[in-house]
Amino acid sequence: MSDDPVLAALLPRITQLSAVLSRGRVVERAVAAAGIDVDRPALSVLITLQTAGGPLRVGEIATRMQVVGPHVTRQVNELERRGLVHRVADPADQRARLVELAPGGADAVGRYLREVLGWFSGAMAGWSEQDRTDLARLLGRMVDDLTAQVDDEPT
Amino acid sequence: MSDDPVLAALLPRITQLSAVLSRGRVVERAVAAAGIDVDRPALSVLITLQTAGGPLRVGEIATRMQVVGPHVTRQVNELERRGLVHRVADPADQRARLVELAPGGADAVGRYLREVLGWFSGAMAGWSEQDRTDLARLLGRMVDDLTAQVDDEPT
DNA sequence: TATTGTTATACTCTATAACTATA
DNA sequence: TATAGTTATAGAGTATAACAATA
Repeated sequence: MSDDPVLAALLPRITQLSAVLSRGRVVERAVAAAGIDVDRPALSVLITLQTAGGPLRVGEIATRMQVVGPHVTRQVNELERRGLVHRVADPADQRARLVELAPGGADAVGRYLREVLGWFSGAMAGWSEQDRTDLARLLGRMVDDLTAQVDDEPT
Repeated sequence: MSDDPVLAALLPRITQLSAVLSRGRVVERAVAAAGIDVDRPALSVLITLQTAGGPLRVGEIATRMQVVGPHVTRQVNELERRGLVHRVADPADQRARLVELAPGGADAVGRYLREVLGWFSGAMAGWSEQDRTDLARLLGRMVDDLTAQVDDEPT
């Protein structure tokens, strides 16, 4: 078991990252500023659909969000009620249904993402392009490595 | 509003980081492997005390954890019931009470931290010391900048 | 009158279990 | 019989409000 002090210093930083984003209500502020009226998990569904660039099945949304199916169903119910997404039949499988962004949903997600990006831009205004690139690369690699380790573990 | 694509790529990585640690039950596994029987927020209290290196007041624990007082009270109640911490009078202020790690609590936290560190070491075994150092530096700086921005915002 | 902490309650997010419909 | 999705329920984690004791 290696006792790398650099790694030991990394762990509390990860904890702090989650804590400060939660405490700062970053998502909630951006949602309000964008004039949207959905909660965080519903927003996650919208972002997942927007990132995918097209309709997704419920199960696929759950996988990408790393949550379970029933959770997605509830969010989609709420989003559909608000007219931000709609469900359409999957021509390939009658059991499945595709969830699709409605125009209002696509607009909302766009406004939200611009808000959040603006907030981060403000906080990291003093960063060089090199440092930003390095952080994106290293953080991305760490997430990939952690994901691989999780997927390797027995349930 | 800058539209830095590097920054735009960073955001989903942060989301994924939280998601994979949650989905992988990293904390829960380490707790089990260390033979501890406390939940995550209680563990946070223990880690906070261990990091501080000495007794802390309830309010100070809440500040460091970035949560609210009553939440800490509940965790401390549970930890005290299990004999992992104890409360002592604060000689400087009769309103306050100091929370102190009991020997069993200190042992438990040590075992837990070794488990988590081992897990991360395994996932990041292929990393050079340079990359680890760079990530720790850049992530730490980002967290500090985000924290400063949150603290600057009006409630 | 302000501050420290506690008790009681409520809310948010996500999981598990049981069920229906189609493959 | 396996899979996609839904409904209903339960649990973990944290917040807000009201209060007590001391400064």
